[in-house]
Amino acid sequence: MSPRTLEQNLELRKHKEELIISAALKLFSENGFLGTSMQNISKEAGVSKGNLYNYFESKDDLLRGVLKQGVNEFTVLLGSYSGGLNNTEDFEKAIRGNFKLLKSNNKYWKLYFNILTQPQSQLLFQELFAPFLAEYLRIFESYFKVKGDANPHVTSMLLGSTLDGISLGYLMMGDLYPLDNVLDELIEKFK
Amino acid sequence: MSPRTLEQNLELRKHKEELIISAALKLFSENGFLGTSMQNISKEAGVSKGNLYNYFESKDDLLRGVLKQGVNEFTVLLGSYSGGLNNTEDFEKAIRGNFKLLKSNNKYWKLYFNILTQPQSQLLFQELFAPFLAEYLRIFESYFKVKGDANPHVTSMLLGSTLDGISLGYLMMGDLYPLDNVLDELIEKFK
Amino acid sequence: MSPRTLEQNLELRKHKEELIISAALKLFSENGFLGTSMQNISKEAGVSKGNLYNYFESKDDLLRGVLKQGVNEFTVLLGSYSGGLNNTEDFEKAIRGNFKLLKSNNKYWKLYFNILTQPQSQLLFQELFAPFLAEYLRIFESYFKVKGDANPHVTSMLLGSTLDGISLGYLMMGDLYPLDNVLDELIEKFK
Amino acid sequence: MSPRTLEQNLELRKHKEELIISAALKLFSENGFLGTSMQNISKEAGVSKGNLYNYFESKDDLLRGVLKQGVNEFTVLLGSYSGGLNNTEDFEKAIRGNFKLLKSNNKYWKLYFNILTQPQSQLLFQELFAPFLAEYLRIFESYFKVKGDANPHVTSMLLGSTLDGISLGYLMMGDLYPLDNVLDELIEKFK
DNA sequence: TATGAATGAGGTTTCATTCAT
DNA sequence: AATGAATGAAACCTCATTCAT
Repeated sequence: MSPRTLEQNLELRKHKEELIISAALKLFSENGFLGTSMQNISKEAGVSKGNLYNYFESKDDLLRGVLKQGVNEFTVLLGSYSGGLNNTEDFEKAIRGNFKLLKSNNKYWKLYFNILTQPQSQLLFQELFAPFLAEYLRIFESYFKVKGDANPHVTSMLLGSTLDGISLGYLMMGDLYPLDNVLDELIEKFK
Repeated sequence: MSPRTLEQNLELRKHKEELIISAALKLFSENGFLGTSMQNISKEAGVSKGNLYNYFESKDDLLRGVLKQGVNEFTVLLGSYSGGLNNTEDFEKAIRGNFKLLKSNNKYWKLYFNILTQPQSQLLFQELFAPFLAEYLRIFESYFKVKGDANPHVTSMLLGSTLDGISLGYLMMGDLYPLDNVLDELIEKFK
Repeated sequence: MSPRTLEQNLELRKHKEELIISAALKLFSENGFLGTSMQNISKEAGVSKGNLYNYFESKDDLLRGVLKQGVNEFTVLLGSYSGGLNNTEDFEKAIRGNFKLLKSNNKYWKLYFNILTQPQSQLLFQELFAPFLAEYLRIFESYFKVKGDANPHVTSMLLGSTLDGISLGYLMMGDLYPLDNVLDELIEKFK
Repeated sequence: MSPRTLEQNLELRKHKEELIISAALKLFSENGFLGTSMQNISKEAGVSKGNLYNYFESKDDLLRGVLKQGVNEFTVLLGSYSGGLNNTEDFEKAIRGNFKLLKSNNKYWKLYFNILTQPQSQLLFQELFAPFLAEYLRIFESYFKVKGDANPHVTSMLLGSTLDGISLGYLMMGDLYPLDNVLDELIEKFK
């Protein structure tokens, strides 16, 4: 038997890890973190219960894995604003891009809010998301400052909260939520 | 010799029920609904586990009891706007009143968001809160319509979501959140 | 306030006792002894849970009370044969009378078999029913002896078991069981 | 290093399943279904409580498992009569074979009657036993028809009930019940 | 790496019985 | 005699995790 090369092994490992993460994300978003058992995940992923623990130390660790992966996408989004928002057009694009992400990874953001409002996982939340949220706000703050806003920090907080609220509404109500119209109005008010 | 009078019993029941609800609210808000056991609640309330079930049929029923009580407060708030918001002052008062409530019953609203984002309890959420939220939005919509807003429905949705987002932010961050400044800005933008 | 006389009190007590017994019989027969809670009984009887224990020391004691009452009816039946079965007609009457009783107190006999086949209550069963069953068999044995049967004891055991089996079948199947025809055949075979 | 082979696992599973079923049968027959706890069974089987649920979904499911296994034996018995009962000798053998089974699996048949008279489990009973009982009766009915009996259906019902009654008597009284003599007499009367 | 049997703590709920009044 | 709140043990079941292989 020719042993697999190290590379192949890493490849395989990564692939299965993604499989597990994707199964976990699906179930976490559908049933919440506490409402999902390792059993459920192992079945959904087609991986044995025992083997799950070769990839993630614990259920919490798996949650962390799931959340981290989504953070990456967010990082990419943030990266695209690294030059700052230099005009109304940039601002609008940033806002709309934010919700494109939300739509494309609906499950992830449902989980995000589920975790955010779960008192036990607030440390994890801080650790994983706080830096990005801070950066996000800073970008908007800088935009408002350039625009001559009297209190750019507060305005960016308000905008951030508004984005949270809209996200939450859209995630909970689905297409009953008039997302596009609300975004138009939002942009009108903040641009 | 003689049994407790009906009155005494009702008194006793009401008092103990409030005790249990208050203990449950505390723990639910601190640890989430799923993170709180009936055991925990019984200890916190100083009531035996078995007796809990003389007051509430199930853990779900207890949750419902906890949530209902808070709904009442909300109803009172809504009642105070029954005449509609007739000018900027009314509008501002409504917004600020909303957050006065939030501050005074912090624990309740933490639980509210915990439940809202818990996939399993969405039916319960709809049943208990949907009517009030609809009424709330209607009041704002009517205010915006009078003001001549081109799209009062969308504006009220945007406002509602913004209020949600601010509430969430404030509940999660506590006094780190610059609530008053954000509200000033919000009122400025929507009034 | 004129106090109730002793007699009136006894009357009242007896009446309520019967009320409880009747409620218990209904529920025991419908749900089995173990499948019925004291709570259920108290509700069905319209008597408070605590008060139940003023009439019966325990659930087991209540069961005993229920069973005893039915035994009385049986005693009456047996009494009518005290002169022995002196001819085929008497024999036939005895058999048919047995099932008249069964029909008229269907619930009781369902409970009877429920208890009989419940390993835990076998002592109780022995205590309450064994004497009557022995007497019953003796009456039949004597009938068969007079008739010249070679082994009257065994024949009466066979008959007794047959009656049990038919009773069981009828109680379980209800009117789907061709009781009358089966009895005709039975009498034909044993008379 | 390597996981147990599929075969090993099946072996293990089958063995343990039998162990559990056997422990459950013992306790069910000794204490009744409702009088036996999963705890009890797990101790008797030397298996952890949790593991029980890897083999049977619920206590009801375990009961079903226990009952099914005995049904198999019964099927074998029925199979041996598939050619019908063609003469008195066959008939006698069938009757006696029936009780050989009863003796050899005493515990099972105690449980059988316990279940039969438990109002809650009557659906299960119907599902598991009705087909076999019907088949059983059909075989006897056909025997009586050939013999020229005027009402073979009723006679087979009577016989069936008689067998039930004798079984019950024997199971309750043990060796105090003169089984062999009663069977002789029964055969004499029905052959 | 992979399997799934095994564990044991802990979850919700029920229930016979007692107690205060 | 009467009420129904209160208790605490025990029931069924779930679950994260570990273990044998």
